Amino acid sequence: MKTKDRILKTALRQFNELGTDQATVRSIAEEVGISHGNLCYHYKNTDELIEALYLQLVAEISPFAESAFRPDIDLQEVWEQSWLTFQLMYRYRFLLLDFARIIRRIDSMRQNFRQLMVVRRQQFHHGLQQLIHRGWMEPEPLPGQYDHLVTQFLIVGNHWITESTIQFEQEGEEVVRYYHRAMMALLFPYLSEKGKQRHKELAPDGKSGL
Amino acid sequence: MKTKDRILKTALRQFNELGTDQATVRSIAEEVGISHGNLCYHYKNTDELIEALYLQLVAEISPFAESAFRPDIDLQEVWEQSWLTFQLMYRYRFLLLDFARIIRRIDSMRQNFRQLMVVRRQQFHHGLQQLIHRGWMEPEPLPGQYDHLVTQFLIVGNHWITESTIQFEQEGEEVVRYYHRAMMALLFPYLSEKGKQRHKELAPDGKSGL
DNA sequence: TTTATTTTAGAACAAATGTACTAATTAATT
DNA sequence: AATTAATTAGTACATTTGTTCTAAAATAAA
Repeated sequence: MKTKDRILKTALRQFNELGTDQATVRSIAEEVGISHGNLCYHYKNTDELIEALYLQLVAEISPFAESAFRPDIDLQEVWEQSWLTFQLMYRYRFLLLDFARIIRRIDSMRQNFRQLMVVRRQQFHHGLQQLIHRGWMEPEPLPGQYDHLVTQFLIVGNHWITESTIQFEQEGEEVVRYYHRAMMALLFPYLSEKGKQRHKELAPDGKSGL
Repeated sequence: MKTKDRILKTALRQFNELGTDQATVRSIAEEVGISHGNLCYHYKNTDELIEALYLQLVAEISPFAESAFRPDIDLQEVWEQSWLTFQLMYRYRFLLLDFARIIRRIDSMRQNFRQLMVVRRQQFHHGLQQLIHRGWMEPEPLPGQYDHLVTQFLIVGNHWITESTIQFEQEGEEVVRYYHRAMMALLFPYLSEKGKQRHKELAPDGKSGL
């Protein structure tokens, strides 16, 4: 495995476990087993590491997001794609944990992310239109309501990880599932009868709490 | 004005404008016009300043939250109380901006906040019950759905400020109103006819975007 | 083999920051 | 007035962290 990859892998681990404050070029270099001078040769500082990992995440996540444009979109597919997205985000959870601070600091990331969000909004809206067209969802009950819905999706999608850490000590897949369900529940009241039926199959009740 | 109060006031301003990273005991002391040695006599470090401001916010916000227990609760009141809460949070926005990192660092705040959230959840649930009882909302359409709704409320309520900074350059009341509407829209699909009527009065359409 | 390029280790430096300490000054109390 | 307590300014120190630099070692190219 190339040095650059070993560095990224270790950086991801330390960022997730220690946070971007505690993990330093020195601590990462030590774990990789190289000098910090060497690490700085590959990545000048922690910000460059963060940005590299951010680009990795975006690259991995894009295919899922684009599935919203599939013409034969199915509610189950939406469910599964978003579930995979949640799991992926969890692997890069340090990024979403103090995203605001990172974004404030790193200009290139801020610009990149804001552009991405414009696209993501469109994808959400388009996905909703598709679901309506396929009879999974009812049309908008009030002008602007689906725009709010997209905003709600974005907030929950961007911040569920942060919320989980400020709420619970717990970690792991249980937590991911809990918040994924909470997000999918945003959709429920707008589903058609057919959609509600499918929703109930996908989210069998029982342990909905944590 | 007492020195301690002058310090807190300036600290709040600098935290909001520069972030908790850039604002230091020295920079705050300088603006107040005292030595940083003196500031450390009152507040040992920035964490103590942060905690003091946090307790201030909690104290100011509690009355609003408790209005959920008023027996004659009205939808309009919910709207107005939450609006005041949003404005208050915005005045302490630095806190909510990197809450996760602060909470991770300061034990006492973490414990305090988690207890608070348990109470807040109960208040939300109780408020929903009241709204149903008063005929503003329909009963739960699916077991666990209102629990998800509370989770959604908490996420949007805790993270709308962070979301606003990663999305937009803009600041000010416009943004606060935008996200307040997005949060209140969470309620809409569960309202009774009477409730929906009132909701439309409270949120006249027009410029729902930003 | 020789030469050039890339990679690595380690030292050194500068800046920032929390923290502690001393002494002076002010305010309060007896 | 005398004494005690509270407040303030200023200095100094230790630590951390990013950053730079040099020289050695490894690798690739000629």
